[in-house]
Amino acid sequence: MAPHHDELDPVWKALANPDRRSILDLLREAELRGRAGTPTGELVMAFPGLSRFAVMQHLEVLQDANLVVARRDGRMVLNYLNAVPIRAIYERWVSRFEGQWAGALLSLKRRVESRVPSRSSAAAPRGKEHSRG
Amino acid sequence: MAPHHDELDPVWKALANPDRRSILDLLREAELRGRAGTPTGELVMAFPGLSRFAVMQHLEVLQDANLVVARRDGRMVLNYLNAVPIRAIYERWVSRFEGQWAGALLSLKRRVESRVPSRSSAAAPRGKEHSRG
DNA sequence: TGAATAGGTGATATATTCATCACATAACGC
DNA sequence: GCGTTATGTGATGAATATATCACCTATTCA
Repeated sequence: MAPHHDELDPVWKALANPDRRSILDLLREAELRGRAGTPTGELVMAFPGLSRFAVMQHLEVLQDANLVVARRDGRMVLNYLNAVPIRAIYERWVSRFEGQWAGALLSLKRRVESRVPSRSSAAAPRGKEHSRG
Repeated sequence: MAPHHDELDPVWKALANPDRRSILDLLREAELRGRAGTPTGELVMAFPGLSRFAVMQHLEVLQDANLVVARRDGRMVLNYLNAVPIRAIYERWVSRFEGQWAGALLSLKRRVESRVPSRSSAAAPRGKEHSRG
């Protein structure tokens, strides 16, 4: 069994957090506006619910995954988006599932008549409740 | 700040683990071979390093993210891949970064002359020695 | 009914993630 | 140099993720 490309694992881990994805969104939008680099402090202010340290910790995770590159400019640090790992995730993994996107689910739904309720899936279990007492 | 589509958050979380991605790969490959459903026990045997419970727990996470749908067939459970959430991730998030894929990094590298070393940056930027073993 | 097989669950231990405060370092302006 | 501003780091704690064992439930078949 081929072990996975875990060089991409830090990227997946980095993207698993919504705040980190928001940071990437902010950097992307900043670049669209011509602002090539976003100061760390500005990113911190964009997250009033997070401490400065928390934002910087998220930035560190993003840097380790090579999704963000930082460059010092005077007394501030400018953060740049690097979309290359995102492309890598798409090309090496996501795109492989494109073949399944089409009508796979449709026929799937037909086959799946009796779903197996998972432990915490809130998917409205059928009346067959068995409560442990 | 608009909260992110956190309906996709369980999907990101589910994909953050390499074993879970491997499970999806197995299901995808099984479907390519015409085996539409893969029994849970077969998935368990595909991971000799993991206990049965661990694999089932991973399956549960995948089901909660709607990446896997299970259907009971006699005394075994067949697991089906559902690629729709993967498509959603691509369309709602990944594809937005396609504009940055082109030559953005090239010009970025030119600007980034003095990188700010991150706390644990293991990315070995250039020939610089990296002592961390 | 009872044995064998496939799957599910409760309690629980450890590792990692995510957050905080207090303090340290670097650059700018006086 | 000194104070202000912008950023970096060590120690630390709570929440979550990941893994295990022991035991329970459900289906098939003798």
